[in-house]
Formats: sequence, structure tokens, C-alpha cells
Amino acid sequence: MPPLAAADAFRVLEFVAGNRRVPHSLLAGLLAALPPVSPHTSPRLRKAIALRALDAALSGSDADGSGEVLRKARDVLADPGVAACFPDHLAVVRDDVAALRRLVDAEWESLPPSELELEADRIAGAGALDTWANADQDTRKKLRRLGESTAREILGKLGQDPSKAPQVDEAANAPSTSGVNEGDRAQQDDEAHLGMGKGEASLAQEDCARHQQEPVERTTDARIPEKLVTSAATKGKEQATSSHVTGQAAPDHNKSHPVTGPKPSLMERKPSAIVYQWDSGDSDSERPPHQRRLPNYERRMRPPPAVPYKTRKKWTEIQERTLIEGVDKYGKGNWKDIKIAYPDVFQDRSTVDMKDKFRNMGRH
DNA sequence: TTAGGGATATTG
DNA sequence: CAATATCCCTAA
Repeated sequence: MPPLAAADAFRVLEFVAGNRRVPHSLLAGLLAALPPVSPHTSPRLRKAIALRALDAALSGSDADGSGEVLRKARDVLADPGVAACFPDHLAVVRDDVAALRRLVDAEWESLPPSELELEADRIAGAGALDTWANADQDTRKKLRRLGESTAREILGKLGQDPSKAPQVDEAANAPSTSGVNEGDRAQQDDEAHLGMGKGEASLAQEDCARHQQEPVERTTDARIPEKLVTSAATKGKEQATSSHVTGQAAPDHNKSHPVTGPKPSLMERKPSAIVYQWDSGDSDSERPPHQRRLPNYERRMRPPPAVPYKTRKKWTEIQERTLIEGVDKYGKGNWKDIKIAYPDVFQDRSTVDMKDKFRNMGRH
């Protein structure tokens, strides 16, 4: 794949960064893989990055009353580049972590729509009719082609009869509707599979909930997004991404998949793929084309917990010692018994976690 | 449920 | 970039 044009890289980053449910690791990967993007052209991007830093700072537990969380949050806000993203009211919250969290939530909610969303709206959403009306012949041809080819590709993948694809003349009346139509159908199909299979989408939500009621102590995690902010948002220019290597994301993935036939199609869902979806249950495809809507951006982020993504939990000394003791007493392999024997030590560890941990403790 | 192979994140 | 730690998938 040719390297992404800078303008497109910008669209991708601006869109992704503003989605709170996308983990910082994923965003960091994008930053590294895409052409350099200056955040200065987009208030949304600047703000999203700043909010991510705040999220990281606020992600710790403040139950210990140490004020650690608040201190970290203030550090982030002390950065003039971050502070500039917010009208004074965010900085005004001096020592109320809960209030600060609420304000951060609100700021996330009020993030302006990304250019990508606006663009999509122009092509396939409520703005589609205008776009079509204003398009010249060439543009209309392109729009129509986009719809048809997308439909064919998806239908082919689903093994359905391509002749059932929406008619071309329909597309001539309303731009790109065939694409949207089939896109919707494919998406519903995807969701159905997920639902019957593993329900990854809802798992993601359980994760959110779990993290809300059970904040993990994380002393180091604040660093990553903070780095993003200080280098990408505040210090200006493009140093944040200047040392990146383009197009390096893929190679590692393939090495573990020995060449067992043709390359997997791009349409194939990676089993490990995670779905970040819009609102559930839009059955937009029944509506007349001009009434279809993309979900609007204010409602986009469902339950907006702080730190919505799963974090790695380091094993504590107590856990390690207890694990060894358990293995002594119950024997290696009886992870279930051990877990039951020390319920509070291993409350947030699965038997698989324990097995894995013991395995890699034994490796030295 | 468990073992083992891998993917992914973190650290050196 | 290699080594390590944690987490995830899947066969049995």
C-alpha cells in the first residue's frame, strides 16, 4: 500500500484520537505509522490529545487519599499547550478530583466532529442530497462508482447474489445510496455474527464497567499520553512524529502466520479484531436514502467512563508469593483450586493468568 | 479447565 | 531491537 497522503493521515488521526474508546497504544501506533501530522490545524485533535493525557492522569485510584491523582492532573494542566485547549473552567477545579473528572467527561462529549465524519456526512449522510445536487457529471460518476463497487465487494464476500444489489438507477437518483445500503447490511451482519459468536462489542462494554468500579493502581501509565501532549501538542512543529517510520505496522503480524495459501483478504475479519461501534441498533437502511443519518457526534460516546480500555495489571509480590505457595500446597496445574483457596489475592486474576504467570516465573 | 502457542505491551 | 511480562486464543 502506498503511504498515506498527509491530508488523509490527518483525517485518520483526527478521527481516531477523538474517540475515547480507542486505547492510547493504538493511537501511538498510528502516530508512528502515519506521515507526520501537525495538530495545530485542528482544535479537535489538540483537545483530544490533551484529554487523553488528562484521562491517563485521572485513571489512578484516589481512594488512598494521597492526592497523587490530583497532582498528576495538575501537572498535565500546567502545560500551557494543554491549558490553552480549555477555557479557564477546567483549570479552576483546584482540588476536587470528582469534579475534574466530570468536566473532562463533558469536554470529551463536546468535542467537535472530525473532518472525516463531516466528509462522510456529505457523501452518505444527511448532507448527501446537497452533495449530489452540487456535483458535476464527473463527480457524480465517481460517487456512483463508489457505491457500486463497495456493494459488489461486500456482497461477494457474503456469498450473496450480486444481482440483488441495489439498482444503478436508484443510485442515480440519490448519490452513493447503494454503497450505504449494502454497507449497512454488511455491518448488521457483522454485528449478528459477533452477537452469536463471542459478543466482543459487549465484552468491551463490560470492560468499561469493570474499570469504573475497580480502578487499578497505575503509576506509570500517565506517561504515554503525556508524552504525546508535550511533544505533539504543545511544543509545536512535528517532532512528535518526525522520527517515525512509515508503513511499518504490518510486517510483524504476518511472520507468525506461515504462508498457508493466499494472503488473507482485506475483507476478512481478523479474529482478534475489536469493534468500536457507533450507537447500536440503527436500522437506517429501511429509511428513504435522504433521511439516513450518520450517528451524530454528541451521542457518540456511550457510557464515558474514565479510561475505558483494558490495562495491563502487573503482578504484585504478594500475588507471586501466594501463587508459589498455592502451587506447593495444591500442585502445579490446579489453578482453579488455588484461586479458590486465596480468593482475595487472586480476585482479579483468572486461572489462565495464574498459569501464565507461573510459567514465566519458572523461566528463570 | 488446562496447556501451550502466540499476540501485544513494556522494559532494558 | 531483543528480552520479558501480560494477556488472549484454542485444542483437547
